[in-house]
Amino acid sequence: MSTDVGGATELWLLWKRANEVVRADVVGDMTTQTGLSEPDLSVMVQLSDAGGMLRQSAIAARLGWDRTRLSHLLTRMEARGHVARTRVTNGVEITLRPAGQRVVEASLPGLEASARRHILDKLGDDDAKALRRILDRLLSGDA
Amino acid sequence: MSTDVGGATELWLLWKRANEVVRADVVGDMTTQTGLSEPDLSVMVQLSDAGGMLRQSAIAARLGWDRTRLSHLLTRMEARGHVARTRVTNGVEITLRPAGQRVVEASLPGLEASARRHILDKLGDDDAKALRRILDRLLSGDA
DNA sequence: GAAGATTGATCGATCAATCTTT
DNA sequence: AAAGATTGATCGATCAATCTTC
Repeated sequence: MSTDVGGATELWLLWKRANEVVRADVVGDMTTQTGLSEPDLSVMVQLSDAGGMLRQSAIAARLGWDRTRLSHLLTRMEARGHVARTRVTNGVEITLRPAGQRVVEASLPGLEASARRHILDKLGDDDAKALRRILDRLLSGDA
Repeated sequence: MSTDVGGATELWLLWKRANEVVRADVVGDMTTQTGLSEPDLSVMVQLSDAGGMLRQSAIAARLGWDRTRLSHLLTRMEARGHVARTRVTNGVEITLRPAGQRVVEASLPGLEASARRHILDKLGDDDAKALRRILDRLLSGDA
């Protein structure tokens, strides 16, 4: 009755597990340090990276999210005073407000440290390089 | 004003993105093929693997989940007729019911194929081996 | 009282339907 | 009509508090 789990399935389970653990570690650090949720920070990093302003559709594209999820999230972020919405031709423009800018700048060093500790520090230089290569390969849409 | 994202942060963003994409691909296949949610299948795979019966605490431990999440999920799975709860000494025993057994057996080949397609097939043999090694390393709790 | 499990409340994500602007 | 965005409903996850059994 025992199910013989195949090689690809086993890799999938391992992948999923590693992800949950790493994510829980990093996100745990982040929320205790900044009180910021992970999706909030994802959006604000994109905004900050782009100079503080992006089309909503551009954010969705960069993060690979669907419109609905982003719209709901932005509603909450707007309520927190971190971003502002402005109707423009062909869409909506999202700007990072001062409070948002402050909070993202305060968060980035901690995020860097956390990512280093929970990912980079566990790997040697070779594996770190290999991991980047592998992740890139998994992301290239050739399958 | 543009934020210079450090190396570890960049790796974290890449990791997160790759995960979302791979997960969406595999889970997408799975739900269209079987109508089963991913957490449901996770639990049932563990049960099936263990011969059809496990302590609730053992499932939580194997999956690295907290008790609350598992309890709520089992309530839903029980309602679907896939598992049964039995009070025993020192806890609760979960059994895979015939309907659950059927559905998990029907799902596994598709899961194997999907995991192969979305992960293994995108990597060469070397990278596949490296990925297993890296994931194992990230999971060993030495940090 | 400590470990295992449940409950209820709240928050976030997903799905289907709708609205708006070009 | 098509693309961008919003809304409301439902489902799953998380948090704090509680209950049960040893």
